[in-house]
Amino acid sequence: MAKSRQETMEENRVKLIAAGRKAFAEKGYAAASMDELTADVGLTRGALYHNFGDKRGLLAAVVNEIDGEMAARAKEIGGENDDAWQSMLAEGAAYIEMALDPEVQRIVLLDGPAVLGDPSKWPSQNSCLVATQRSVEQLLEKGALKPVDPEAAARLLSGAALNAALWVAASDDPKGVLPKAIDAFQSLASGLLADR
Amino acid sequence: MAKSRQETMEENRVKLIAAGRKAFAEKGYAAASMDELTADVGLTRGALYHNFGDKRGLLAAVVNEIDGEMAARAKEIGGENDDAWQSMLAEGAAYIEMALDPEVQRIVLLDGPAVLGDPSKWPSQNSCLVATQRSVEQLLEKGALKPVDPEAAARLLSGAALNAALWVAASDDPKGVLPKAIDAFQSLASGLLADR
DNA sequence: ATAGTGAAATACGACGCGTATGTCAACTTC
DNA sequence: GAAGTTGACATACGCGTCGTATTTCACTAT
Repeated sequence: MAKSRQETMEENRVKLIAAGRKAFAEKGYAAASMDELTADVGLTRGALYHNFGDKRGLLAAVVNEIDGEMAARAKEIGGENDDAWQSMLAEGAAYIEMALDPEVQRIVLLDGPAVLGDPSKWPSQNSCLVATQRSVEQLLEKGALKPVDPEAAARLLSGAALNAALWVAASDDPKGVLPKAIDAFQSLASGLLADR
Repeated sequence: MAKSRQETMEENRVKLIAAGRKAFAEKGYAAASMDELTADVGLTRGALYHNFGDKRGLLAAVVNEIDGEMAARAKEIGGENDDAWQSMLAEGAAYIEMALDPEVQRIVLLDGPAVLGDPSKWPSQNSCLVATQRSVEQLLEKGALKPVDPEAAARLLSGAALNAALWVAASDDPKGVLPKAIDAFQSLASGLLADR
């Protein structure tokens, strides 16, 4: 079965993204060598520049992939909950926990914004943001929240969550600090609830 | 008057930091050339590496300076308010507004964390964080807040604020969006208030 | 079967960082 | 006050990297 060109190209894209993910996570964007990275999967920079345009292009693809995985996982966790409000809190906590992964931190939280610019302008339209904005909008429709701008609320919530994760991960005692972060996050979030 | 060695060295440090601030703001950390930067103030890389060790060292110095200015301004604004709670809200809003400055964004919010790592580990111990943590602690003593970990609360608040600013600045209509962001921030923050 | 396409390899130029070495002015010590 | 010493800064170099221009060659379509 002579692999068609389309197939091999797709395989190569996958390989390169995987290699990029690994290299960016381990060395950081700046220190990741495209020569090494491509050689690791039996290719050269030629393939990379053909498929992704430049180094940033590869990072964008990697970020997109991780971001998608995070959104999917958050949705899954949120869905386990019946109450919409509890669901959103759970999603937030999930983001905090996911952001403890060094890979996520280095690539999505640190290098991503620095190299690609603000997440809301990413081509992939940061899935995480979109997802939490959806949740906020649903809660707004139910009248469960104070009148706030959904996009603003989503930005603030995700900003708080991801920043919390950065702090937890950098702390000396991550395991001990994590619950504090989640607790504080849920207190904060409750500020959005409508008074009754 | 033959300038003493100490004097000229101090002058050079100041010049280099100023040049770094400008170059990092305009081109971003990665694209800023140390050759250009130093030549702009009539020096060479020799001076830079002697004074700051490496490129990161200069960035750290620049970040430290800006961070200090921000904390000072926030304190000033917060102080205009009598009520401690209102004061903290004002500080938060001030951070959001300050972070609209492209210089602050590029250097402190994007490149800073990516190159130097998490702010809480910065040598200068991020003044902004320390300041808001202080505020939270004072409010806690008064019993105005739910029982939360002050450090966690501070991290979340500043994370939310700074992230909001990133969003506002990247939006198409910053002036129109800013009030929404501040509004949402104050709603969120109110989640920390003790129930009564 | 043959011409053509385009994915990937190879070769090249340029640039930037960091360091090792050199130099000269400012301080010190006798 | 003059020789010696320090140290701030300049200069020169090596190394690695990115991005592009050119080339190769397998696959496709007629």
